Amino acid sequence: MADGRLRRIPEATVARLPVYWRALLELAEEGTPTVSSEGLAEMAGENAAKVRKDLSHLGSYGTRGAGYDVQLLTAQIGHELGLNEDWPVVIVGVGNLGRALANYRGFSSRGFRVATLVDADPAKVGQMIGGLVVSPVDDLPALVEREQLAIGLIATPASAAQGVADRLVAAGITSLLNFAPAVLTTPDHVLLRQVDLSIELQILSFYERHPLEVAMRRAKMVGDLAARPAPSF
Amino acid sequence: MADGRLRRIPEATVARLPVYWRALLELAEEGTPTVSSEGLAEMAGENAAKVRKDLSHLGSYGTRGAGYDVQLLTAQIGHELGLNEDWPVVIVGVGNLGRALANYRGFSSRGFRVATLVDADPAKVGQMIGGLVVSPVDDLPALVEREQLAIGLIATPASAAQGVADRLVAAGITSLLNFAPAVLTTPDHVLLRQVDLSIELQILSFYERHPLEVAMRRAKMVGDLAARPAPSF
DNA sequence: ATGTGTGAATCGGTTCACAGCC
DNA sequence: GGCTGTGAACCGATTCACACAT
Repeated sequence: MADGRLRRIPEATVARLPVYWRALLELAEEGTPTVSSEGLAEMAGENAAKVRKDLSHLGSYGTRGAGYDVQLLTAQIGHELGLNEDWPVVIVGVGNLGRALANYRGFSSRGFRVATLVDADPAKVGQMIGGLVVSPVDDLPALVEREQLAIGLIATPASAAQGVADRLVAAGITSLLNFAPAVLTTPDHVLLRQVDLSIELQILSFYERHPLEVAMRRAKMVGDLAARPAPSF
Repeated sequence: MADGRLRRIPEATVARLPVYWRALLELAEEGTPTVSSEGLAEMAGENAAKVRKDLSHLGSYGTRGAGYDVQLLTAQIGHELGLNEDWPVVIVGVGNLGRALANYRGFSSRGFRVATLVDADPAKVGQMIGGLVVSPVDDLPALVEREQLAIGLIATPASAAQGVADRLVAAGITSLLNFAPAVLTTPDHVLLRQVDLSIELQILSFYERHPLEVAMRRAKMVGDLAARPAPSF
């Protein structure tokens, strides 16, 4: 990138950085000092050209002939992703999914920390879940302020999701991860991502009904990764 | 599409069909007989041109000057997605997340049905969760055969995920939805999708650290949808 | 000799703009 | 007049292929 300090990292690259970072962490743990784009590609389920292009967007952290320094690259990616910082998150909705998220060890693993639980149902307010007391929705502005919350997870029924999003945004939240099966609208400065279980399943059932397309979709990827021997058949 | 019966529906389109379908269902319930690409776009959070292009891949189901017949289009999309059929799924791993998935009402809402729960932990085998008994992993081949399972959800720890995927594939499963934070490898005929919570959060924290990019990413979308009045500020 | 970094070619997907049908 | 269906233009992302640094 010739190091022209005005980085614009493509969205597709951003979405893969966490995968590289996880692979690098694994390499660091086993003490591997350097890794090639080829090696990293295999661990990340991508191809080497893509890995090199992706990493080049961060700067020039590789060494020609030798590969990438694992420690250095881990630190750089972690820095870009903000993984050194502490990210307190709020979960709204403590039904099945909200409770599972609240108890999920795994984002606590890097920087993310469930700081607050909120629910609209008065019967749930005051309950203790995963070591936290459930607060009423009206407390959101105060909680966002006090806990310095920037990220909100919406785990309510679909019908409540837009209202909750509005209140989160009004309270000052700037990143939302919505698990409710509903299309949400937010102001431009708010980043909104969807995780929709039943959409994922519907995509799978589409391809179950169109099996030829699965083969063709994946055929182009031949050689991407040293195709592990397929188990049995 | 001139109806040249060799449809190749773009992947991006497939991923949006469930959103259109949900919107159409809503319209059908309130008795709206037809909808324009503009109207559907607003409900789906897309723009009208994209909706028209997407729908054109299915065939010519609109009427120029009038829009799309809600009933007809719902049926067509539902048909493509296989939503009339019954899709029994198996969930492997009944930890926090697996249990939440097992109890999730919402994919039961259309065609999908949790038919089987499996876990490697002998202490969990035999437990009753959401009306189902947890089976041992070794029973997978028999269960897949008996229940005619095609879709598997992996909700195990990362370390177990590849092994579980291998056993599911060996048992005959052809679609996998992996919730474990691990890169999996499967044979070409198997469709694999990832849902990775901590990657989603890391993407959010990246953009929290690069707020200018959020604004720019969304600026281009101005006019996409009749920007609902932003709540307060 | 090895493996990065990057222009150039390519591809898939989105947007534009309008011809054609109701 | 209104709205779909679609070629053409455009754009972002992926892949190719190789010059260049170690």
